[in-house]
Amino acid sequence: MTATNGRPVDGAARPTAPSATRRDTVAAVVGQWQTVHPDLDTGPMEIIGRINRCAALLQQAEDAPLRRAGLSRPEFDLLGALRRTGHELTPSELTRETFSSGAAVTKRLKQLTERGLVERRGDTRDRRVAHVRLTDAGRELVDAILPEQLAYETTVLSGLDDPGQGELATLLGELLVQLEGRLGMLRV
Amino acid sequence: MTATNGRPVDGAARPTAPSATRRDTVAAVVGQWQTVHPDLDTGPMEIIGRINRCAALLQQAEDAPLRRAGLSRPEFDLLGALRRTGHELTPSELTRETFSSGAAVTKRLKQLTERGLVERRGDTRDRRVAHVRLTDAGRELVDAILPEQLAYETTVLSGLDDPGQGELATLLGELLVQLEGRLGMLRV
DNA sequence: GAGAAATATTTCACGAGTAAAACACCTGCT
DNA sequence: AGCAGGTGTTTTACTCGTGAAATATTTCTC
Repeated sequence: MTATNGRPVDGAARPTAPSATRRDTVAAVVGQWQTVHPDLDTGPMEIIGRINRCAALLQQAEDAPLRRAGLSRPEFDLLGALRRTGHELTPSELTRETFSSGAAVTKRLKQLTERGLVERRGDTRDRRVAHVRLTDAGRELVDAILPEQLAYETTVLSGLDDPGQGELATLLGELLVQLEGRLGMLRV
Repeated sequence: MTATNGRPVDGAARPTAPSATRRDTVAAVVGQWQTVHPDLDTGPMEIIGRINRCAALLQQAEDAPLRRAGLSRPEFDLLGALRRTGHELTPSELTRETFSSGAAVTKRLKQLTERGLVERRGDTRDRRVAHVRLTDAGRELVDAILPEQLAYETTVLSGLDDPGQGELATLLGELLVQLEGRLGMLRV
């Protein structure tokens, strides 16, 4: 099973990189591990470590335009789900759509309702279920923030050239398909 | 500044992919946004969204071997920092090394000390600083877990072929260098 | 050499997420 | 009809991380 992906830490095959690419922190960490345990295949760290670190850094930076609007990223994800689907969603649909737990969705809905960004109505047939929709204010807020957010994200990513971004998106997509497909049934 | 990376959502240039690559959830989300706001450049989402989603999925799956040892990932990161540097570290060095806040490090040190995985001694010169080191038990634990962890991560990533993994690691490294360098001074 | 500023670490109060229990309601079986 | 079990949502109890204040010590400055 073990893919022996034992290539050198930095010797990339991509023809783009012309010269002196500085070392990122993950490379440094991996280097340390390799001197302590030269026998181990540290390949996975270079992907997983970097994904985690990128996620952390991006989250910190990325959320700047959101914070200005007084929203956290999970809150924005919830509003965004309502906006992009274009129709009402039940709380359980929102948990699926935003990949978070039911309890978290309940709390966020409470807050967002109090702020008048979201409304709920009960189902007429099944009185267990609720239907949540954006208020006008909520829709306007999302529509106002989204372009700012995307513009900001664009500049954050601009350190990587365009073909690089395309490749990165594609590779992450391939990985994600595998993870989403296979990960439910992995109990190693 | 805006990199017009307006390529089709899935039409990749990588010569490897032979056929029917299924759509990942992020692609679906991006598709929804594009029908609602056809004018927006959703390029950044395909990277940032995927990084976040991958990080979330990996974290969930990846930590399985750690949990068996009763460690959370942040705890393991702390122990790992001590192991890979090979010498004692002060709490502040640990905050830098593990990218977490001072308060978090203090709490984790308390727990790990109680469990006998870590020891502390005061500095002789400067009585403000503490020096933390792994106990024998701590070192043995890290050395026992790390290979399992890496093997597990290898199988988790095995859905992506070897050259793909190499490219992905390289691209993430390039992005990370940019983020780590530039992100401190971004106040947009 | 006595404050003033700086540095290392811990404590505190709080917000946010989670799993599991609780609750409310529906549905299918007999 | 009546109830066993399933489903949608909320509540509860708890953990963990955070920023800001508190504490303890050193270093600078005059």
